Amino acid sequence: MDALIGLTAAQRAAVSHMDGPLLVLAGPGSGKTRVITHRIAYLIAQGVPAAGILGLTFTNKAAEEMRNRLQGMHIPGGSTICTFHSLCARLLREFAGRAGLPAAFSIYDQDDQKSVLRDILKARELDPQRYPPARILKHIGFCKNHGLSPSQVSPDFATELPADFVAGIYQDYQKRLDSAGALDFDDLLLRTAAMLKDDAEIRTRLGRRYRYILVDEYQDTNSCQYRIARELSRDRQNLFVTGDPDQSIYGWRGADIENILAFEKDYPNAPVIKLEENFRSTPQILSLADSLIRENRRRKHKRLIARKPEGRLPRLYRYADEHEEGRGAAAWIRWMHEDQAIDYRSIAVFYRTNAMSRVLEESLIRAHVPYQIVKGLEFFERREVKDMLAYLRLLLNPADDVSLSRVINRPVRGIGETTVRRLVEQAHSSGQNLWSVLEDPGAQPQLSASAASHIADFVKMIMDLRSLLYQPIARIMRSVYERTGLKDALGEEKNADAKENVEELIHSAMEFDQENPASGGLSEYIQRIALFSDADAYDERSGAVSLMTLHSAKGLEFAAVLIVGVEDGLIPHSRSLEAGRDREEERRLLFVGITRAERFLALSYAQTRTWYGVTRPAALSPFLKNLPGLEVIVAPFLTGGFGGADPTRAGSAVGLSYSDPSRSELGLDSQLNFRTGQRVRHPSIGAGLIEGIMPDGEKSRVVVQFDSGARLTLLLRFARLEPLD
DNA sequence: CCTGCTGAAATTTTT
DNA sequence: TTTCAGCAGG
Repeated sequence: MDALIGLTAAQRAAVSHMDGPLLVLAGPGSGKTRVITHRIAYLIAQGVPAAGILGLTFTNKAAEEMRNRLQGMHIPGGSTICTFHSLCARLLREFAGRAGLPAAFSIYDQDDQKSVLRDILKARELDPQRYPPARILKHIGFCKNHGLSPSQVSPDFATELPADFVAGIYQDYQKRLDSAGALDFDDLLLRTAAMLKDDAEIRTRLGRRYRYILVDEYQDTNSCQYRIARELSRDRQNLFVTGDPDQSIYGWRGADIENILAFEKDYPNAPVIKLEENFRSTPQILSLADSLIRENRRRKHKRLIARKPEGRLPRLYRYADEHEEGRGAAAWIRWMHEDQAIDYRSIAVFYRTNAMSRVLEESLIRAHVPYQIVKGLEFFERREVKDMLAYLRLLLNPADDVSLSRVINRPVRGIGETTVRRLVEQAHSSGQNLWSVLEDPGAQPQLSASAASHIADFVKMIMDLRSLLYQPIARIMRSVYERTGLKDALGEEKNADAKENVEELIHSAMEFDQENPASGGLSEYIQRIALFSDADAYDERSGAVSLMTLHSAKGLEFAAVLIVGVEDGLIPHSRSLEAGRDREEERRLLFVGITRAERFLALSYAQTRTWYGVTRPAALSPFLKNLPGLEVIVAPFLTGGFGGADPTRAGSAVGLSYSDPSRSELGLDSQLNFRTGQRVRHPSIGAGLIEGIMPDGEKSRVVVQFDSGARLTLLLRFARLEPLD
């Protein structure tokens, strides 16, 4: 049996499991993805029709990878492999009538949600400063994730804002979404869960369709996703879940680690298979990961058994500030690439917050290191792209108030703020959406003649464009681009980028059409974009170093990994220590980062960090304090002020083991200029005396006794020493 | 009704 | 440092 070749006993047991529930507790690097794909192959080999298999993943990227692997194994396609959210979107469209939804519903992302809230605040004449939409959104999301309707909002949790206030806004918010025919991300899950619970016929039908269900990253499912998986598998009980409680990092988004911990309670007879062998990382990396995660109290112990050969000790670098950290990162990458022969594509840098990527970018550019930032949404956040998409959404669903408000006067067409405000007020007071008011001149409030005629033109334009909906997507886009005046408006701008972006968007639509000839057209294209995530942007074939957040790193692996900013306040993040939040989750986040590394691992922190103008002192993350198995390196040429302290004490290894490429032109000749007993000056440490030289070609080192008291061993090649006599 | 300027504020992680 | 809202002037 092909599907069982090359697997360990435990993996084989999981793969060859046929009917009934099964839990696979899979440590990092234990071949979890492999188990899932092989099990799908196995099921098909056993005669299960491919279409009867449903694989649910956390990101589109993971789904895509799984599909590719199956294709590579020559497994017939036809099974459904996607994220929870896209499954829900599909099912809700398929059964829109039964679920009480328009088939062309819009999907609102966070930005859209915020505009709805801003609108509500405006209508209530509340100051958005005092009631930040983002914070209200957090509360509404919390309610939704816990299955609370507006009337059920209790004062227990609404600590920052009064419960009845949140309840009121929540109610308005839901009303607006309803009248706009829109669902937010939470709604997608909620409505699907509700549909499966309440509509026995649909549940039975889907239960018959999806005979075997596999869920990846089960530790990150929230209560809705949990209910969806349960309901879908209710009749046959063929629910196969894999996950690792130690890698649960989405608690803040409503993920409930209990779902995986309680699986054995839900399915008392379900076998549990542990995958503890790690085929990814060196013993050194695993040992660090293990000593880190061991400190968590709320966990089930799981071993990490190394199956890879010995490697280097993970390193911890200390820098003076984030700029030096950035330079150090570039140098470390060059070291990996040039001395350790690691491809750029197999190197990654992780950070806690997206904002930290900027400094890194600067130094990578300077060092000529090719990189990709794994943040795909940026493109879709460009104003011109958003405008295009808003038009397209509006064509599909004219009730979509958020999209309509965005484009009604873009480019400017004489429908000003005052006009829009009057129209919006009219719509709200009559409980309609904006489009219905626009469409029906009789329903409109008092408007100037010019405003009224501009509106009539706009309505006609949208109607005309709507008649193109069945054309290829790229053609619809081009019509929108030209006929709405967006193209002309951009033409006048000096911003050539904007035009290129729109062209790129149109091009991507063309590709989508070619790759998915049988797709649901524009509607499916827009849906896919709405459910796109940052992590989906990772391109493993790019040949560049990958930069991403620790969260996006989940599920990936790299030969060499550098985690920057391992500081108190960042990891754990100070915002994560607010009431009710799980500090252990922050440790798991670091655990996830560390266990992505196959051969080389480095962590770094800076002693000061500047945030939007304010420089603050920083300290090493408490998670790393006193952890064994780390080689601590204070980069001396980068560290201005460590005074007389001798960093060689306390068991730390000191030395420069990497280069700053911007300075490597100093080259080998400079070695000849130095001798023992010579006075030298270091640009940041100051003057000192050479006590010894260890010739070793390019890796020659010098021992320098600095006047400040520090005695350091430096790689001559990079130390930028200047002879003083 | 539109544009451009100014000042202020805000910074976690994401389907 | 960047982004965004509010205001004044055309």
